[in-house]
Formats: sequence, C-alpha cells, structure tokens
Amino acid sequence: MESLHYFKENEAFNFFPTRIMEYNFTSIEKKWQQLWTERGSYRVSNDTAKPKFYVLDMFPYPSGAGLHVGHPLGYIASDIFARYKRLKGFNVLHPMGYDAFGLPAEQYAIDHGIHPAVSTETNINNFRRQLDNIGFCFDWSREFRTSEPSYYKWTQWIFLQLYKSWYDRKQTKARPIGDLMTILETEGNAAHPAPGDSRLRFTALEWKGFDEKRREEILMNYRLSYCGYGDVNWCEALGTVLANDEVINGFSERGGHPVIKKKLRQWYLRITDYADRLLEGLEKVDFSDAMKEMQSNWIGKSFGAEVTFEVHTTAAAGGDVPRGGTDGGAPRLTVYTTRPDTLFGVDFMVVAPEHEILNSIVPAEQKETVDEYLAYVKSRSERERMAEKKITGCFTGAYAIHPFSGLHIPIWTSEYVLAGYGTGAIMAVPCGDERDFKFAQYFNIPITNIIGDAFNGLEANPTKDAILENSDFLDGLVMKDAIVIAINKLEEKGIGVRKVNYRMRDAAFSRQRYWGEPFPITWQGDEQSEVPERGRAQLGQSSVAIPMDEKELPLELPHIEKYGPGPEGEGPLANVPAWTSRHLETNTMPGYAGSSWYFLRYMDPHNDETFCSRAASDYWGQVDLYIGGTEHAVGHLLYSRMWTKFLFDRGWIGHDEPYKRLVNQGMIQGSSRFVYRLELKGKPSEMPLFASAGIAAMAGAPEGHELITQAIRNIFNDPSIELEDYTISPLHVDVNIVDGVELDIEAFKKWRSEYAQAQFILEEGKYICGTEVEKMSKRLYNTVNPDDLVNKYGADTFRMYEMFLGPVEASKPWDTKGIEGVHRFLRKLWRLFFDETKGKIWTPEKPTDAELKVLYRTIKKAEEATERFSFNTGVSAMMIGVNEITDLQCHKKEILERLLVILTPYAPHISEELWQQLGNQGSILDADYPAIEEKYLIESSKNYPIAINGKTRTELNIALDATQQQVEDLVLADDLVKKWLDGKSPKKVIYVKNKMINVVV
RNA sequence: GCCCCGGUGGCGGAACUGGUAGACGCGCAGGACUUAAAAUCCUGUUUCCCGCAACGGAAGUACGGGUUCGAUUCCCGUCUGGGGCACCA
Repeated sequence: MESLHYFKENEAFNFFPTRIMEYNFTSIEKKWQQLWTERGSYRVSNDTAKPKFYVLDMFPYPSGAGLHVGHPLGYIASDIFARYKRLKGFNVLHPMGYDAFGLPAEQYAIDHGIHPAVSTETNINNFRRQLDNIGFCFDWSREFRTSEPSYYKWTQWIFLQLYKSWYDRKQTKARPIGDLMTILETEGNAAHPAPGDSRLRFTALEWKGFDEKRREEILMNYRLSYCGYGDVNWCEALGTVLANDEVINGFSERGGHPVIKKKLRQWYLRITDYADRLLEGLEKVDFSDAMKEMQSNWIGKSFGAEVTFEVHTTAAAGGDVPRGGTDGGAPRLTVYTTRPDTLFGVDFMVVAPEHEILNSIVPAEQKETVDEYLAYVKSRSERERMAEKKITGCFTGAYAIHPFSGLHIPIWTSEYVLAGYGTGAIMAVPCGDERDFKFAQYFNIPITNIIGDAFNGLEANPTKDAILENSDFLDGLVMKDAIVIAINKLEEKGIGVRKVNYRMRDAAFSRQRYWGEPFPITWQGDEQSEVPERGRAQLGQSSVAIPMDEKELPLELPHIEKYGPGPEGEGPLANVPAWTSRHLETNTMPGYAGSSWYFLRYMDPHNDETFCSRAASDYWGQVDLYIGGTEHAVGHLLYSRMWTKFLFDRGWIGHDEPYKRLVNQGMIQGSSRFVYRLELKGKPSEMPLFASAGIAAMAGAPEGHELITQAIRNIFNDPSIELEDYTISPLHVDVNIVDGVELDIEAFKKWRSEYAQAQFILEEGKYICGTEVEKMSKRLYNTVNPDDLVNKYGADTFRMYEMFLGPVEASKPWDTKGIEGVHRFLRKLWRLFFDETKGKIWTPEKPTDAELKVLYRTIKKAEEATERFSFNTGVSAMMIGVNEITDLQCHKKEILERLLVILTPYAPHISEELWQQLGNQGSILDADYPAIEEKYLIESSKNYPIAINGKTRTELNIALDATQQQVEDLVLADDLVKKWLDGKSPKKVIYVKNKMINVVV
C-alpha cells in the first residue's frame, strides 16, 4: 500500500490500513486536494511546446448568499473538459477570479454599514472554500479581482485608450484620436462626419479657428468613450439613482417612492461604431444559433429610409424652439421607416414623448392635454413602456404634410415609440403594422388600405408580397419591389435618404455609485463655473474632461465610511472632499467594465508593465471554450467582443473575437416543497395544524371535509367537534428536511419554534408535501448547498451527479434523490479493485477480446460524449461500462487502468487514488488518454428492425454488407413478414444500411 | 408587447444527420443473502386490451393539422414553462 506514507506524513489522514478496502471518499479527496496543491499540479505555464487550450467560465460575482447547487454546474462542465484536454496532451488554461465590484455589495454596505471591500472579501473567501470542496483544476496562481487596484489600473488604462481613439468608418477600425486631429486640420470633417452629431460640418479652416474648448466638444463626438447626457431612474425620496430592477411600476422597490426619469451627465461607449463588425464577427465564432440570433436582434441592423415631413401647426406654438431645416421655416419631422413602400398608407404619425419637436408644434389648446400625458410617461420605465399591452397616446394638435399627396396627417405622441430608436418618430401604417393598427382602432383613426384584399380590416398584414394600390406612382407594384423605387423617388425629390439603422444604442458606461472603478478623468473649468459645486452632475457644457496621465494610474478608489448618494444624483464620491477638490469625475464604471477584458488578464495576470503582454495573448489567443448562462447573451458578450475588437484594432492583441466557442449552461431550478397549514376559525393557534398534500387537495370535496373533521376530532380528542370554517394555505418548507416528498416531521418541528407543537393530518402514515418548480432561492427555502452533498457523498459523486442530471445546456429542477445512483456507481467501480475481505483483487492477466470490446466501446462512447459536451451521456456510458465489466467478472489491471483514465475528468479523486494503488508512479492527471483499437469494435452483422408500413414487427440478423436483393429475399422469406403481407406483394422494400428495413405494402 | 429556448414514463433524462421511443439512473414492487439491519445482488416497471404465455394487438414524445415508405426529430397553428429586453451581474 504505497499510499500509506502520505498518511504517516499527515496526521489528518490517519485511519486504519484495513479500512483502505472501503471507498473512503472523504479522506481520499482531502488527501489528493492537498497533494495537488502542494505539488502545484494545476499550475499552467505560458512557456511550453504543447498546443494550448483555453477553457473559461463566466466571471462570477461573489454573492453573499454563497453557492447553491446551480452555480457549479458550468464550472464542473468546464473542469471536465479542461481535464479531458489535458489528458489529450494540451496545455490547458483554466483560471478563476472574481468580478468583485457591483451593486449588491454597495447596497449591503448601505443597509449594514459594512464596507464593500470587507463584505466582498468575506464572500470571496466563502466562495473559494466552496469551490475547493468540489475539486476544480483552476490555476489559482492566476486569480485576481476586478476591485484590486493592480487590476483596475488596466481597466482604467483601456478606458483611456478608448477615450483617445475614434472609429474610422473608411478603414473600419479604431485609430488614435491624434490621427483624426491631423485629418480635421487638413480637410475638415467632410469625409468623416461625427458619429455623435451628424449635423456637425466644418472645414479645415473652421477647425483651425475653433478654440480649445470647442475642439474638445467636437472630439467628444468622435471618441470611443465619451461623455453625454442620458436618462436615469431618479428617486427623489431616496436621493439616488436606481437600477431598472429596483424600480417596480414607477416606484422604488425599497420604500415604494416615486421614480422619474432624469437627465444626468453620463459616460458612454460608442459601441454602435462596432455594430457591423459585431454582426459580421458572429459568422466566425461557434455560438449557438439562438445566441447569434439574440445578438443580431439586439444589434438590430435594418435598411430603410429617413423621410422628412413638413409640419403644419394650427396655431403658433410656444417656446424658443429650434425649427427644423436651415431656412428657419416651419418645423419638420423626420421619421425612420424600413417600409417606404407603404408611404401612401400613412394615417398618422407618432413621436416619442421625449421628442424635442413637441416643444414647437403643440398648439396652445392642446398643451394641457399633451403635458398631462408627458407627465404620465415620465413615471414609466422603458421596460414597462415596451411590455405594456395597454394603448396610450395623445394627439399633439399638429399635422404633418404628406410629401406626395399633400394630405394633412395627424401627429400623435405615444409611449410605444421610443426616443432612442431611429429618429424617435414613426409614420404609422395601420393596414401593415400590428401596433399601428391597434393604435388606430383604439383612437378611432380612419385606416387607409393600400393592399386591397390582403388587408381584411380585422388585423394588420405585414406582408411584403401584396400588390400596392391607392399609392400613386407605386400602384400595381409588389411591395418588396416598391421599396427601392420609393427610396429613389424620395432621394430624387430631396424628401428622404436611404439609411441603415441599428436598434443598438451606445452603452451607458457610468454609474452614480461608489463600488466601481473610478474614471481617470478630471474636469477642468468647473471651478470657475457659475454652476455651484453641487451641480456637477448637470454640468459639462462649461467644463472640459481631461484624461489623467497613464503614469498616474491606478486612480485608487478612496475609502469612505458613508455610502449614501451625493447631491443631485451624483454618486457617493461627490461627498469626498479630497476627491472633489481634485475635480475628479464622481461617477464610477459599471459592472461590465472589469468583465469586458478579464479573459486577457488571466494570460498574464501579474504583469505590471501592460494589461497583458503580446507574447502571452499571442500564445493563448482566443478562449477555446467559454461556458456561461444565456442571461449574458447580449450584455457582457457584446461588450467584451467590442473591447477585444478595439484592442485588436489598436494592435495590442492579435485576435478580434474573444471566444471561439460558447456553450450556454442551463439554470438549475429549485424544486420547492409545500406544507398545507390548516387555520380553524375560532381555534387557538399555538397548535399549528398541517394537512398532507393529498388531504389538502381534497378539502373542497365532501369526503375531504369528512376526513379532516375526523382527524381534527382525533387530534383534539373531542368527537363532538363540528368543523365549520377553515382555510388551507400552502407554505414553503425547507427542502432539506423533506425526503423526496415525505416530510421529516421531527425535523419540521425543530425547524421553527412555533411549529414545535405542530399536529399533522397524515395520509397512509406519512406527511406528503406539495411540489413546484421555481427559481432556486433562499427566500423559497429550496436551495441546496453543495457543501452538504460533498460531505455526504464526496466531490466525485457530486460532480458526476450534477452532470448526470441532464444536458448542460438545459434548465432542469434539482432533485437530490438521484445522487445515490451515481454514488453506487463509484462504489461499484471501487469493488472492481478491492474486495471487502480479500483486499486488492486486480490481476495482471491479458484481457480477452470480449473485455477489450467492452472497454473500447466504453471509451468510444465516453470520449464522443465528452467531445460534444454531452456529459450526462458520458456518465451513463461509464456506468454501462462498469456494469458490463462487473458482469464479465473482469479485474484485469490492463482494463481497469484505462477505465480510470477516461473517468479522471469526471471523478479525479477516486481515479488518482486507484491509479496510484495500481502502482503507477506519475499522476493520472497527466496520463495519456487511451486510444481505441477499432478492430475490436467492428461488427459483421446487425439485428435489423423489420417494419411493415413503418411499424416495426420483427427483427432479423443480416450481414452488414448485404445487398438490396439479398435483404429483400431474406425479409420476404420470413414467416412473420409473410403473415403481415397476407398474400399481397410488397410495393417496395426500403433498406437503409445499418439502420432499418421497411416493407411497404 | 418583442426576441430566444424548452415541453418524451411516477421522476431526471436517452434516442448524435428523419430510421427499433423510453438507454442510464432514481423511485416503486417482488425476491436472494442476513438473527436483524446496512450494504450488495436478481427480477419487473409507458398506458390500455387479449391471454396460460408470447418474441399477440392497440395507443403513445404538450395539443391540432401537414410533409414522408417512415416524424420525439422537418413545416404550419395553438397551449404552456423558462431566459433576455440596455443601471443585477
């Protein structure tokens, strides 16, 4: 027993040598985890001749709630694949770290007065302890946290590079802002219109005449990170800005105070410049079609036209409002449409409630009504506006003039039109657009039909194939052909332009919060500003952003004791005099800043010269396998793809897509359990009553009533009780005190002191709980802690069971019950090596062909399953293998040894232990994945299913190389087939080699 | 509302490219071993019908249609559960 010396060395692992016969998972796992750590088994070098493979898990946020069994699902999958690749001879990078900045830690600080750095540290330590329990092969020497200055120094540095860059649409890449300045000096901006303001036009001469401040303002319209203004959820009562999910129906989640939208100075990333490349890049990566579709829908590229309508106002509208156009004439309304072919079906226009044209076109008599409506909209979140089925809107009192027909078209405003998309105004064509149709119906706006019979008057028809009528010069054309003709005509007449539009908006990149990366930006000019100190959030016009010198990075987040918001919606940093006196930006970066490039840092985590050396990023390149949930489909994945493209454009890395392959893990849902509390009217409640699920379900029926009455009489020992009125309410009960659906009554009584005296109405002597699949959450008492399962069954069992539950991609409810099966499998494996009484039972004999066949079939199935991330069938393949080897009573070392290697990625501890027991010197982590000898797997014949008219009726064993004629003869000669043919002759015999045979009658 | 994904025995799931539906595991039932228990092993387990039995019949992959020699798989519609919708990460 070679392993014994480890126990002598280490007091913690001493147990009697005789017990080695048993599968003592706890000592085995502790022993190997410690040894692997001591030996640095998971250290990964950047300097090797081996091919590389990079396996990455999505960056975890270390939440205070700790891990439940749903969290490690993806980590186990990636761990298995990383270990598998290692056995296949790859140098595998499999790192882990923490996305440590974020709102929950700050909220916790506000609620409990504990500094986010402190609670984050506690959470991380707990997280780490839980991860270590499960035996992952992370290279912890590469760990970092986004909240460490040595990390966010580089987040700040990349932000500065974005600030100092612009996107050259001609070269379709980011370039230094200096290049742009040279261009502007020599040729003005005619060839490079500002993405931030398309109306901005100037010559080289004009540029030279601008003062410093004006130039800065202009450059801000080009920079890839820039400052602008945007709406936030402002809660006056809390004095703070709220996240979308902290706002419910226009009120704050905490306290229920009203929330309105408020414009604040914000930083943005000009991700829209990358829209096309983010779209094209999807063709080069291996993501699921669903994922690609979600991303391209989010980017939302569309082709259409901008059409400008003259506006006719019935009365002079108030306000010193910018008038459309350059001639100072009547205001104009520009809409974006993807369907210019429906131009003659326009029955009304809708502008977003935020649209500035409302300042200039609303006549006095409509003003009150419109203002009232705008006030209502202000209280509505964007999400509510989109999700609402209710139709709201308001006529503005103004009319647009149709450029061809000259008709006056009423202009409405409604929340279903969003300011951020297109021009914030639409032309509504009710016969072709469902939302327009419903709106017209609701407000009794007459509908023009331009598609004849294709429109039935009951619902809109969004077809592009109908033939147009009532459409002037488009009459008689098929709609999809009319699109181009209409655009050409619009351009010809100067009424519109062809336009590519994106649904995607620039990414808001600042938060009015403390616990995030500070911006390395100071504001110059605000000290002399007329706006008092308190108003920094509003200013910006009068001051100029100055990037800090890169040598001064990191700009460290100051320590604070009070976490409350600053004045006027500013973040807590505005309360720090040492901060504001340096005129530093008081916003901080959002959660996704640090996670947009972390995958690069793992390649070179300790570099303090650069964010990641080019040598390191060239060696590791793309993440080969990225595992995480679909909830990040659009946010994190698009941002990190953009940052990667930017760093590539500027030459700091050599690849422009971060992830080669993405696998989405499903969510593990909780399986909640319910008890049914019986409240009797007029009975004291110190003796809570609970009815078993079956009884509770019958409560409405007379038999149920009778049953409950009887039970109550027994409980109170009073046969005279007549049950009059009672209610039954389901209550969540901790799933950990329920075995399957049977409640552990004693544990339940201890669970809550008020249940100590509880009485139960049982069915067949048991208390059966109700069940429901819900999100796994502490609040629903349905969380299961991996620590408990590891303690009870070991990490290897836990890992395999998580995988055995189902495909990684699928969401499924957790049920602890089945874990026994996997545990039995590992014990059964153990018994191939050890007998309780005889000890070691493996033998050096040569395996038989039958044994080799089982082995190779198992390897083949397990390997193929692992390759396609079908880990559940991988586990199943190994179970079948062990069952078959057991049936063969095979204990041959040659077979067992190779079996262990394929098991290693799934259950590394037991594999390493048995590997060493077999007498191997090196670690199984670096063993060679066993090759398959195909000759043992070749079959010469197959049991073909024989179907008559598609229904399987019998089986015939037929040689695999049989010809069609041979098969027909054999099949038609069969008695059963003859019986089914019933004398008729078959129409044809379909023979699919190695699949099946179908006789068509 | 819009976009994406799913729905198969009592339960988790398998069936990889349209070719034997229910692998593997849980649970349940019966049995063996044991003084007993644990552990282990064996048998059965989609539903219904017929039957002494069967390698007898029928239905069956959310529901309703369709394509096909053949559909869990492809198409259309409906119902239903989950994820996302830009400040949760």
